[in-house]
Amino acid sequence: MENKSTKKEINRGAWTAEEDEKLAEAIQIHGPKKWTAIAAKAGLQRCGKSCRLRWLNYLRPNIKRGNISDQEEDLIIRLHKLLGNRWSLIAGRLPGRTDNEIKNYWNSHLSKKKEIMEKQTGHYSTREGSKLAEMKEEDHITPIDEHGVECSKVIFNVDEFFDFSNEDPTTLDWVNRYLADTDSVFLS
DNA sequence: AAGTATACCAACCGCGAGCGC
DNA sequence: GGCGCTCGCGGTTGGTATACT
Repeated sequence: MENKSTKKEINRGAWTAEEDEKLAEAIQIHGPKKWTAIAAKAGLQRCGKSCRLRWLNYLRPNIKRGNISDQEEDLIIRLHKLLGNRWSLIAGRLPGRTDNEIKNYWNSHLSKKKEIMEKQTGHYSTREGSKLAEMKEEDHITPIDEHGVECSKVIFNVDEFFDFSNEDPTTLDWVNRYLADTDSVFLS
């Protein structure tokens, strides 16, 4: 059913190279903010939301594509255990990776792997991570065990924990250090 | 070679938070 | 405080590629 009203027609589906070019140009001029305005200024028949997504997941500089390394995979698993489905936070810890990519990778690879591990060892549980994810970031997080009892062993502030401003993002020492301390809580 | 199943990934949708008026 | 707009996030869908029968 064709709508010939005054409502502006919006493109959907895959982006063309021409659209990518227009978007990149507009962002170069105006910066990656005010997505609705960018969409209009670029002359794209796309909504701001769609432009933002395209930029973040595909056009942004320094995007790494494909081949998640073993080290990255390990980090994703550990962070997911810790944070639940907070993909943007997890992505923030993996330079060049997007939340969408990690989410896709999790859904297609790791969730299955997790199931297998659970069956084999009964070890992996994301329930702790999910509980953490429900809390507000400003909270001081206290892990909760399977009986709903607070574990006093590890308490940290998520804002501090995820403040990367003074840190070399390529090092994974921090997570190894942290998780070495917390594995006993999260894996038990 | 053709048909079907499965995997992968880009993109869309709905919702909530933040902000300005 | 209420409203509308924009942005960001997570969940889901749909198209394409690849593997399998």
